[in-house]
Amino acid sequence: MKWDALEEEPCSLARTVAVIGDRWSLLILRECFLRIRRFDDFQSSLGVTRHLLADRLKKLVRFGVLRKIPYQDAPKRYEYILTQKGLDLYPIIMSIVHWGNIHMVDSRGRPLLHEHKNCHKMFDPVMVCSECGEPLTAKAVHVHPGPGARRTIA
Amino acid sequence: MKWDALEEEPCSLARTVAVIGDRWSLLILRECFLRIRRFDDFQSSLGVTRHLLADRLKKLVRFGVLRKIPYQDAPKRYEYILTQKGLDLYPIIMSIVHWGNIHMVDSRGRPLLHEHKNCHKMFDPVMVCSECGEPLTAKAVHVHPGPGARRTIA
DNA sequence: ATTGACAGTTCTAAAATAGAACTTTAGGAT
DNA sequence: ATCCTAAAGTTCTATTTTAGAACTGTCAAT
Repeated sequence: MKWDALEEEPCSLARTVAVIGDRWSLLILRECFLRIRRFDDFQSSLGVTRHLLADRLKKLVRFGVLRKIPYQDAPKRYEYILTQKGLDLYPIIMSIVHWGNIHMVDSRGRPLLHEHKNCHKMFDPVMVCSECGEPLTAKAVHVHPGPGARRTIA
Repeated sequence: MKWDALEEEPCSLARTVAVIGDRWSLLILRECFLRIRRFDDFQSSLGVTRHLLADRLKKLVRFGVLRKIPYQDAPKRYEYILTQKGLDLYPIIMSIVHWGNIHMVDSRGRPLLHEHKNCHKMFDPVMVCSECGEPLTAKAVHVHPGPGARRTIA
């Protein structure tokens, strides 16, 4: 299966994976949320090759996750900032970070702590149901075909 | 940078990406949450090559996300089921699905709908602060170095 | 004895990635 | 005028990963 085929699948996970489902895209997005915006800053903080960085930035712009904004005129230079579509990736990034915090830390503990500006406390992200507000678990969810489901073959 | 190097980074996102940060691992996990458990079922529902499927399943077992459970004796056969560590990936999977539902659906709408068994309603996942319960946004979060932070070079 | 299911393994060709060097545009120092 | 530096890429070759198909081994059923 080729990468482009993923975008066409009748599956919201597959289509999202087509956008962010590779290692460098996710690491680039991490940097974006940490306020990194410029090519060389991405390159030096990530250690990604310039070739791949250029490729992934182009792809993220194409998908509308990042936007190029000029920050100087001569020579013309741009920085990459998150669009609203990109900002909406925050729950994905945070849930990835949280899983790593729980399951992948070494003896020294968490690399980063997160403070919520609303309540001024260090927090963890919790995923809840939009309707009843209870925390979600896989076992408490039942899946139904939606309007965009693939029609059954037989 | 090599894949193994990711696991050593002082970053919970990078370490998680070392486990699930590739296209097939994420798609395999989707199937796991949809109750797929056996090699040939993964293979036919995903269209992944058998080679890569075997490789990824091995890796997910090695990281403790899946476990092989015998389901028949002659010949010895196993199925792959999510461990607690694997079940804890649910918020990641759901937030990926949700982003796709919002930003990647075509005119036909969502491929799947999710019903919460607690409240019997179709829901969306919402990420909230563990301390105050308010929905989280990137702009409302401030990051601090934690105990496992990389010491500054200079 | 032959066929089929299941769970892989092996093989070659094609694609993606790593790593380093090179290019372009322009400002400032000598 | 010439050289040096900065930023943002682009180009090149070698290595690694992936795709796609065929093959292997174990056992049950016919």
